[in-house]
Amino acid sequence: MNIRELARRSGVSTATVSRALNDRAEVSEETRARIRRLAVELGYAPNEPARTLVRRRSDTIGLVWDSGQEAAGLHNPFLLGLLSAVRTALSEADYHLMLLTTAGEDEPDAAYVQAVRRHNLEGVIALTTPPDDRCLRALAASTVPCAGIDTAFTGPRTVRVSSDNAAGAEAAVQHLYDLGHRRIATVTGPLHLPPAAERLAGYRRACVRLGLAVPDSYVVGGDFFLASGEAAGRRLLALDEPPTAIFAAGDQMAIGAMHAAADAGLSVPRDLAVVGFDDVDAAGLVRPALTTVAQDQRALGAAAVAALRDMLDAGPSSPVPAAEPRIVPTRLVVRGSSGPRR
Amino acid sequence: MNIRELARRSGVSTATVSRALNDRAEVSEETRARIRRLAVELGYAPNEPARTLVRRRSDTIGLVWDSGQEAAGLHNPFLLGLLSAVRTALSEADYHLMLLTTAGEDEPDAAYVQAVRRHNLEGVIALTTPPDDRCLRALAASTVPCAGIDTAFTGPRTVRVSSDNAAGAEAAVQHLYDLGHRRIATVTGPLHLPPAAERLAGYRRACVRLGLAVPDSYVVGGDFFLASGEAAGRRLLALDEPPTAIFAAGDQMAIGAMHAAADAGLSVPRDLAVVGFDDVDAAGLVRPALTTVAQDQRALGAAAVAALRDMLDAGPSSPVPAAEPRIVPTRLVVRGSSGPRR
DNA sequence: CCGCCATTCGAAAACGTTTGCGGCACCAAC
DNA sequence: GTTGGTGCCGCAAACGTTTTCGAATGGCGG
Repeated sequence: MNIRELARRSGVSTATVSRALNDRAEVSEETRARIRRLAVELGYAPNEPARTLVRRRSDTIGLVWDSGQEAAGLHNPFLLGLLSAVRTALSEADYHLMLLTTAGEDEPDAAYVQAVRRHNLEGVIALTTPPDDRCLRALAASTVPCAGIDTAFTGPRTVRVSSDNAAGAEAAVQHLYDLGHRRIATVTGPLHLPPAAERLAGYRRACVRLGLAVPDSYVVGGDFFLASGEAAGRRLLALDEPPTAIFAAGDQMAIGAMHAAADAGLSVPRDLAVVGFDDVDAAGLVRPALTTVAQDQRALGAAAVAALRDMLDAGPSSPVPAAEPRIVPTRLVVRGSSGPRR
Repeated sequence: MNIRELARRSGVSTATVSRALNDRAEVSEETRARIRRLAVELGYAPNEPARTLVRRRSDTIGLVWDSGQEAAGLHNPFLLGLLSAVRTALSEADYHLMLLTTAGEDEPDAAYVQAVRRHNLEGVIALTTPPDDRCLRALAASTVPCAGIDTAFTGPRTVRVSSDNAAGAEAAVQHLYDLGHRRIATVTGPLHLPPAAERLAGYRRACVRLGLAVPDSYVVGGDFFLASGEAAGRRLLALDEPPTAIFAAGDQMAIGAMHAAADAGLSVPRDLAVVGFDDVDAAGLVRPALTTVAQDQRALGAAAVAALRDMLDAGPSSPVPAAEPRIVPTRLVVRGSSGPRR
């Protein structure tokens, strides 16, 4: 059942059918209705490849995410949330979605941009990908419109979408301050990753604003994983003047810190308050449940799609909207792991 | 840069270029090499829509998963693992991947099958989708080749891929038995979902084989979420003859049961052993870490892709391979939550 | 009746590939 | 010298759409 067949059965030309189905003006209301009716009756589905070929646009955007990172179990639950946020936002905007992959090591740098050209993709959304992905760098450097969530690359037509990591961290510290804590330490992520650096910056800003002292020993580095949080917790609790509260830049590290406290015979939140970042599944499952800074995945996805559409609407000669990233606010989720200072 | 341009520059016809790039035989090795070289030099990327149009095949398969379920936070981390397993397996087989979505409520039943026809998709892989999805039922009922992981629908060209839930449950019970436990209870998932039913069946089978009594009170229903596991744990521990071990059909429920034990002043695993199912992230984060039955996501993804390829290779007149599902084995991950009976 | 505009439609040319068919050159066998 | 075969290649027709251009029709004022 193609458009020719449908045209024959409707007693009109293919041109008219095309116009009728695409809501072009030059068709009488009556024939349009007749064609429409017949189309659903016969189960006609337009051939997208053919449309793409002649229109030179596919209404399709590509999706990239890092598989290495997820194999390491890093941002897992977070990624999935983003993914479906992007998916729904995109389908609401009537875009199709294609997954992009790099086969392996020996992939040429141009793999992604080739894929984009092959499929006539109009843009790409990248999710939490590492800064050292060569293929992705090449993509960003090209003229393909890109929106990256939690990524660290720039290019002529690239816009970065990110949670307000600094503000989130600041809110976490403020929360602890409000509970009476004055000795607040932090566990950071790998500082070459923008989110980790920004969260640390937010922590510092809050401390300055609140007039809290931040000895060097109160800032200990981690890698976002459980073990590093546990080690950091041990280090902090062994200090001469141990903190009464810990802000960890990731939930897994926060949970690690809670383990360290338990091992030291301390009770959370009575003896030590802990706040995390991300609000992964596990945050609600551990005991006490983890107070954490939640990222708004839906908003992140929507923002990425909006950014992409802006670039597409602006046309290929757009005046480099890249510059400033789009920031979406976070939300502090208060649970059991943070309590008043004792 | 299209094939015509490339042909002009190579001094041959488009036909020859096409044959050279597609490794057809009727081209001399010398011209093939020349064309190949020029192609990468000029960055030629074949236009897939055009290829699809003329070849009537897209080398693309569709991917469906349930967004409602994931909004409820059910199988989150599990889903993502499956997703990337499928992604890599598919890209290794040189297939492209397209995400399918249903816009909303008022979607016609035929939404998915229409999408498949529109894009010339060759098959669909469905991930952990609920049995009551009308669009998906319609898809399965059609002649589109489908492979479903943890799904519950059948059709003329549909094959189901699933973990060996029964064997996994059996192994969990066996493990507890080996530790000396004789009073082993279970918390089930919603029994209308095949995985939940199969895990219960495995539990029962193991108990029969091992000669363990299973009073009705030892089988309590849950919904895969934390709270239901906690409630079930409370119920079980309040029995006259409480179990010394609990097998929960899902990790979140298992963690809930651990909470119930803690509330009752019992220590895990000293006073109560707990085993879960799925091996979600949180399983490794809680304390004590949860012993659980891990599903092999990579194998599940590979099996789904293999099933799909078998159907595709068999051609449209294939003799209904549907019948028996493909089963992939599980793996018992022993952690801290299970210990010898005391 | 003529001219003119609006409305509605059809013919046909694209879009970038693949592929069946045939052509040409060359060689071997008869 | 004809025939047959083989290796390499080009011509041109598809594939299913969209869209430009123009044509037909009808209404309406002059």
